[in-house]
Amino acid sequence: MKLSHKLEYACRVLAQLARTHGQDKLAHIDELAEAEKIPANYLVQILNELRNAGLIVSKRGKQGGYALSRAPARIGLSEIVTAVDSELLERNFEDAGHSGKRVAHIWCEIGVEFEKKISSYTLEAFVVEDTNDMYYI
Amino acid sequence: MKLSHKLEYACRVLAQLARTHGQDKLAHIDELAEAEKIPANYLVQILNELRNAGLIVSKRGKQGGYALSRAPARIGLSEIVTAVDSELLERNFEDAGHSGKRVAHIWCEIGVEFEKKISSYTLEAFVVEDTNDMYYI
DNA sequence: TACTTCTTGAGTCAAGAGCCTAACTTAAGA
DNA sequence: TCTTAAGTTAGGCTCTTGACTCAAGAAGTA
Repeated sequence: MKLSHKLEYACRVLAQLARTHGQDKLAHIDELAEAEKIPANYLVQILNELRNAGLIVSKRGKQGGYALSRAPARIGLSEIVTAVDSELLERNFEDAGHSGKRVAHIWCEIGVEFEKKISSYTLEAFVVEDTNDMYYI
Repeated sequence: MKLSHKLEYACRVLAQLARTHGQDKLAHIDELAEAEKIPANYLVQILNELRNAGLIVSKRGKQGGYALSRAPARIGLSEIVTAVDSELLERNFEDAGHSGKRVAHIWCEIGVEFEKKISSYTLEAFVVEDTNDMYYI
């Protein structure tokens, strides 16, 4: 399962926004790009798509910036995927040849399971402190 | 979840080979291409990869052709995927920026589940007569 | 030998991902 | 009101990759 850079970037930048959620300070593009190592010019496009999808809000002018539109726990991972790379959740299989129908059916089953798994996460999962990692030592 | 044409073709052509498995007649490229509506010149490459992966066997010359190397029930779907589009089972997520590690971890969990689901099928599933469809009427 | 079928490697083509540039709009604050 | 710091938008560039296509070659059979 290979992800597009765009989707990885979107997850990371949203996780970063989730960290400062609740504070009334807005995050700037440059800060976000730096914090998550994302090309700033590309990040602009991604933030646009996230805003159009209603996941984040933005403000222009001095003291402008970006913030989540709601609490991390209320932003589903499937919403993020749909916003920037909806292809990942599509299930369009060609029904051609003798075996087309049957093959498409099986892959649909797999796709449904895949979507279920993705839908089980929210943005909160990306920001929880992973205490388990502390016990490594 | 979008599949490459190559993987869809591979599933279909293997399903077709599975149907005639047990008979001692070998299938020709042109027949397979026609039966499953796959460009013959492209199918050649796919069959090559399937042969290199040990899923099918081939014979040259007159009365040459292709057949499965073993029973459909013993050919796993994950083997098929690995043979023609192994990227689909890879889990290489970039660990960059503040959130890279956590994001990669979540997607790894999803990927593991995805692979499990795929591993639960064998080629037999692609060839079973779907009697349920009969009750639609 | 002649014919058939698979084998191999190279070449083409269009689409898309990823990224950049530049002009534009909005808002805060001196 | 003027300046400046932000976000907004449209367009274009480049490189990779998927999806084929083609043609010469090798191997087996009659």
